[in-house]
Amino acid sequence: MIPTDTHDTGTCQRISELLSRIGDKWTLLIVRALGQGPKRFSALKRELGSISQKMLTRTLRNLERDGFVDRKVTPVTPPQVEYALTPLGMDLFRPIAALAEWTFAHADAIDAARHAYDARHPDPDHRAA
Amino acid sequence: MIPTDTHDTGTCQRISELLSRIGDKWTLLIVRALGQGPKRFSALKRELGSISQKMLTRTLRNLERDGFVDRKVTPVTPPQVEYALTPLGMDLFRPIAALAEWTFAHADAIDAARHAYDARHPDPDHRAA
DNA sequence: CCGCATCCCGTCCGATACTG
DNA sequence: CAGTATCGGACGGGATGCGG
Repeated sequence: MIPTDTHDTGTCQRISELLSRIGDKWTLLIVRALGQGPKRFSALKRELGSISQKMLTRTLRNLERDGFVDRKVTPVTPPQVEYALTPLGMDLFRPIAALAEWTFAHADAIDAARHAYDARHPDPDHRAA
Repeated sequence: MIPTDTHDTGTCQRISELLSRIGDKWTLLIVRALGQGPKRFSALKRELGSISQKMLTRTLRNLERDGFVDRKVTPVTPPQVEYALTPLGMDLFRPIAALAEWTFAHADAIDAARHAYDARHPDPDHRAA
């Protein structure tokens, strides 16, 4: 039994909200990149490769709003903007790292479960051709 | 600095995938409910209150496919289906609980950051009227 | 260099209605 | 009781073009 009794429904939804935020397509990659040290906008974009400016800007804004990332604008020409993790942002990624290690450790168990399930359910429709 | 060097980009995306899955609207609530012991479909629906049958079914299916939940059908009339966490499912929610506690501990820091940000950015448009 | 605005598509999710 | 089918709105996210 999991000791869930310390977490009520409201707390649970709050966690879910956070998970949704950091579980999106780009957040983890961006934070990982910033974990190596402060980076400029273009450097991030280059490092992530396939991300669009729109999503990079939006994700950074969300991270900034939540207090995980700090945005420093140097008003020169051309403009120069540097992003860095805040202490809170670094702290967040301790439990995230734990989850990451769990995922890494159990990735093949999950894969196996999926394959077994798919084999048990020969339904060709809702699993892409 | 976060020790991210043990996690390459591929691993990072994998984690992101898992986070997206469990960070959806209902998964955590359902797992928390099942953490108290096996439950039947209707019992879950009653407990969660506002969830639709569609989402409950879909979420349970996903959890089952990933090997986190076991589905036991008792072919009587009326039909009877019971859901329970698998050992893998219970194990997963150790790191999740750690993250939950972090969230609980820092919830007001995040709120404060958001309010500060919103105050700094008096943009009435993209934040609901 | 950095970021915003627009268009557009796919997916998520809720509401409703129907079946074994 | 447990589940499926269908419709429709909301949102995420990519492509492109414009402006400090």
